[in-house]
Amino acid sequence: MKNVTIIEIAERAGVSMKTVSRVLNGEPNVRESTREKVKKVAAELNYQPNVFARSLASKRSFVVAHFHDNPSPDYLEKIYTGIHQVTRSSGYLAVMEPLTVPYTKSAGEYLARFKVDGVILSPPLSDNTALVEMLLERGIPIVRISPRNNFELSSYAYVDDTSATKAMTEHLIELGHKKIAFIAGPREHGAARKRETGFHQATEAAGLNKSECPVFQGDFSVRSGFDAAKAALANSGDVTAIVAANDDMAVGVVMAALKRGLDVPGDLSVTGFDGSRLGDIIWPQLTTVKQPVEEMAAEVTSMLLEEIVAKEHEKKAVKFDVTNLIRNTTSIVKSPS
Amino acid sequence: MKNVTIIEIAERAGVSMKTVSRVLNGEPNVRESTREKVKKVAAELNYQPNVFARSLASKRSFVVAHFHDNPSPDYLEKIYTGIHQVTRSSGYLAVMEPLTVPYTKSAGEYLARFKVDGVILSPPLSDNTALVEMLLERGIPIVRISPRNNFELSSYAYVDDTSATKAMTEHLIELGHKKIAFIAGPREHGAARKRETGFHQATEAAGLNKSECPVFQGDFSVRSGFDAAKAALANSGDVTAIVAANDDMAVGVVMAALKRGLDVPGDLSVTGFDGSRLGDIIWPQLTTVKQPVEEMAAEVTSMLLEEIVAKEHEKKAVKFDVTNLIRNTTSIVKSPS
DNA sequence: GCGTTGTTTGACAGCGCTGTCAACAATTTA
DNA sequence: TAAATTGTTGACAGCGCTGTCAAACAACGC
Repeated sequence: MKNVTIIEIAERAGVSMKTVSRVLNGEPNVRESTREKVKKVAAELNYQPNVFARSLASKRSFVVAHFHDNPSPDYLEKIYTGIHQVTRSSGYLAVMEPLTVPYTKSAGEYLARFKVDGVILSPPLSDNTALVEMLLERGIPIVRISPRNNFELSSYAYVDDTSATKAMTEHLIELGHKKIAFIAGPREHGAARKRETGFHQATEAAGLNKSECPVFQGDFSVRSGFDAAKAALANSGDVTAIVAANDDMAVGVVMAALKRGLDVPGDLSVTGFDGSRLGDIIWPQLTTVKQPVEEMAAEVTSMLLEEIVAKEHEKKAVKFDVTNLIRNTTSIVKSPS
Repeated sequence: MKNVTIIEIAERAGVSMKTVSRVLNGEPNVRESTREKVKKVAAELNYQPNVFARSLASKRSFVVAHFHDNPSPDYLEKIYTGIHQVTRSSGYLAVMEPLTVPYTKSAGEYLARFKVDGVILSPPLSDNTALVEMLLERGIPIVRISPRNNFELSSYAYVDDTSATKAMTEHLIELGHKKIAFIAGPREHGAARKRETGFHQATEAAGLNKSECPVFQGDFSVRSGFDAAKAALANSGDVTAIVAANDDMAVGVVMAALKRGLDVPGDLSVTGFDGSRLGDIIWPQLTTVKQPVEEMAAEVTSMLLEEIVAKEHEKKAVKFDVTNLIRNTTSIVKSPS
């Protein structure tokens, strides 16, 4: 399993190492005939570059890291799949790194050990200004998924959380619901706040009684949705629908309702946000807003690799469309008994 | 952010580069006083080794990969956490790599690109003889989680799937169940077959009627559990309990029962295997066999790093105990109506 | 024809570290 | 005390690649 080196390719092709290097890295200023000859020899020899030598000499690592602090394996898995699609075909290595609080310290320790060429940030880290600035100061290119602040600092992919939630809430209103509770996500999670805004926009536009549309605090975990739903159903026994700021919490709501002996959607309609695997799995299947998470992750990864290569700085924002997945946890409101 | 090099440490400590290198790598044959002096200087300078230079010179990569092909993000996440605990504190980088069929080809392509010092295999890859042999032939140390064949080929961690499933089935029998269906996992998954064996052992020992204890085929996915349960409940309308070979399928069973209007556990008792997050989440909470997945992953990772360093070949097998988590999907059998 | 530009190429150093091997110091043995 | 053994150290080459810079070459205008 002796490895082929650039030297051998150079000898066989009758050129210098440097020219081989140029061809292999797609650099300009190589005559087309030379380029093809080198490529042919490299292919014949089944050449694989030595990433360490390359990294040592070029000071690039060919590694991109995804920093996250997300409690949902489903979400992570989708992000990883998206990142992976892109890195795999580009010769980059993708590494997933869970960060712990304090994030800047955790990230700093990691970066001290392992050089990375770029970093992908997903919520809630996308909105962590300290972390973003720290990475930028170190000169590490970053891209973000669904950031909600400091938009100018990096390229990013996003969906319109506000209008998506508004549309979903309107769907419930159309079904006749008038007393709708909202379960909010973490305060520091920008997208979560947008979703709350969308909820309020819809209920206000419909002229619903504000006190009959209470908001409960959750933290995006299934458990917090479960607990919030318990509170919502106890304190406001007459809510007929609950909008949760993400799927995990919505699943918690469904479980709480089932435990309470309520029929879903007969007695209580529930909606989520994300389009996570969990919402597919449970019965009844969750009505939710499906985000194209994989596609978003793939897109930001592409942008990141471009930025790494180009060293340029025109930040891009790519908007993705969501799909309202109307499934089995929503139905017309029961006529008041 | 100028990086400190070994040269600077050598100068300040008044020794050669090589001696610094020896100290930093914990090699023997350095006088204790010299060792301490070097360590002190390195700490003062906050030295961080350049992994690429080190890898280039030593032909080690300080990367371990976890190859997997597991449909369950929950399981993966636990494995990653366990691996990570160990690698993080050892200066190694852990990379998760999903393999696709054919595995040996997929793995081969990966290894051609990225050198790894060792590989961790989890089910069902643990049982893939071709893959295991390919890695071994390339001289890559491997460790496995829950392998069911070729035990002598690597160190591994395992639980006793047979007796765990037997015990869980006995629990149902004690509750009075006599007509119990089993939903089997993939045929190529060794542990899944052991679980089926445990099921049969329990039902036979209790003298249950074999034809009333049918086996249905699943593939470890929630969906397959759902489908198998539909078949089980339709074909053998009188089964009062279902033992699933993993949690995801058990959740599918619960969902199928709910959809059918059955009460769980009132009309149907269900048990799983794994102790996955999904089983915690749903209501009723799943009665299951909890495997210490994180601990197992951490243990095999430690063994792997030892093997990498020591280059020795005494294979170890570490057995882990399972816990029978009796929760809310099992209850005494309904008296026949 | 000659200078001027632009394009293509290669010689060479060196990225930061470790392996090899030889030199030397300390210790044990005869 | 000399010889043999063991422990400690450093000089040096080189891992496989890329950056720098200068040389060679081609194309063009006057």
